[in-house]
Amino acid sequence: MELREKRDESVRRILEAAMSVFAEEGYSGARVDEIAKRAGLNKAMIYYRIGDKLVLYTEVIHSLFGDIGSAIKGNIPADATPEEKLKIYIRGLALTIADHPYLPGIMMRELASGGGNISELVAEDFASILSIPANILTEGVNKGAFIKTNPVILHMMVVGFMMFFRTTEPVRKRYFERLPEDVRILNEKSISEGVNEVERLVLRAIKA
Amino acid sequence: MELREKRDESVRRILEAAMSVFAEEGYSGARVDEIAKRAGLNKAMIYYRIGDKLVLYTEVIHSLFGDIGSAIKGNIPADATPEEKLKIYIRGLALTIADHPYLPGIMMRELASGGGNISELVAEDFASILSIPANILTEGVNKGAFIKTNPVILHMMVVGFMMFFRTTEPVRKRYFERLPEDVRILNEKSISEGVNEVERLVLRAIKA
DNA sequence: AAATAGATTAACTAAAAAGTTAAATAATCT
DNA sequence: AGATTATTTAACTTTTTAGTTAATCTATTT
Repeated sequence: MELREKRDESVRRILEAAMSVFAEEGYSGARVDEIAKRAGLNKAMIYYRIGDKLVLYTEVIHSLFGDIGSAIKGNIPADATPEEKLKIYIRGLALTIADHPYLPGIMMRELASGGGNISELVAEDFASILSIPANILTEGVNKGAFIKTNPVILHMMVVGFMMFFRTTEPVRKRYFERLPEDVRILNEKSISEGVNEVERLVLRAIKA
Repeated sequence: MELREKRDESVRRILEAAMSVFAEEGYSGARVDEIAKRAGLNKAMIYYRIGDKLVLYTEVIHSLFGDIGSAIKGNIPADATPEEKLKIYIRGLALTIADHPYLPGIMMRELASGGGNISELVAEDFASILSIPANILTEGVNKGAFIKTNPVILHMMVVGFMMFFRTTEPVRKRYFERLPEDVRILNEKSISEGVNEVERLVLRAIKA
């Protein structure tokens, strides 16, 4: 194999392994040896190519949040109605979370620890994501389609649901039998059906 | 001081210190020495009175989730309308979270790691909490007040908002200037104003 | 007040995990 | 093909942290 290919391949594998381990165990819980093992490489490679554990973690966080904001924004056509835009935004969030299985775990842990590792850059991504529902709601209010609503609350309700739905899955599965009827039914459904319902509820909530 | 008092006081201080450290750092990130330091006691006291790190953690988790379910349930008068009941339920959740500042951090981390430390007992508490909105919604549908809605989705949207609102606070504060106008306004407001809005949105969403 | 039992600690050990180094292997260049 | 440069590893050191122990201090009992 070519040298550059080898190097890039190694870096890719380290970052991927690191992401999975950090998502499962958190920063302190993650073992550098375990990351190396999953990457199929010697531990020294991590220090040689990336740096120490903290640098590696920062790298992983950055690569995870870096491209999310733009991805969601891109999907919304300018000429759509506010309702359509809001639907696309909700769907975009759901798709992003589906595409990045490690996102909820890492994000929830990051927030739990006060977001100390969230860089300037990532903060900008967050602000950029928040501006999407903010703009849609403003447009909707101006066109008389929506009532005045705080976009952050809406955003947090939607994202909150998605994160909780995903991360409670193991617990819901484990204690299946004792769950109320409604929960059991939802348990069998996919997240996309849940998202449909969220979409419906949100639109009912804010329609003028 | 009396011997029994001394013992109880030590245990109390250990548990309190442990909760704060576990909330801030997570299980693996928490240092037993740090817990002892915050408790103002020697580390050996922890092993003498409680047990090893995992026993201590389990104890903390249990004491945290143990009495929450019943606390919320207790507040809802049987003769209230479904709308009133739903409001009380949302308020009850908000109050609980306000009363237990370490709850969001610990819960989010627990979920992020697959809830491996959530005991049978705590799972029962969760199921019991979920049954509250489930019953209210059913009653509301039967009385023609609400449309048919999945209670888990509703619950997760509400709880999701509250947890995110609390845990994103440091990040929101830190990057204050770059936030969109709406977010900045909300930032200055208290959580209770956020809860009001959530209440309003939820009721609009499900009203028949 | 002397003896006893329980609370508390300082100092220790053992284990685990992060991080380093020098040597080996593989690709690239002349 | 041989010299050179980059990748990769096995084996090591250092640091951190959980957990223990034996001694000390303090309240209680006789």
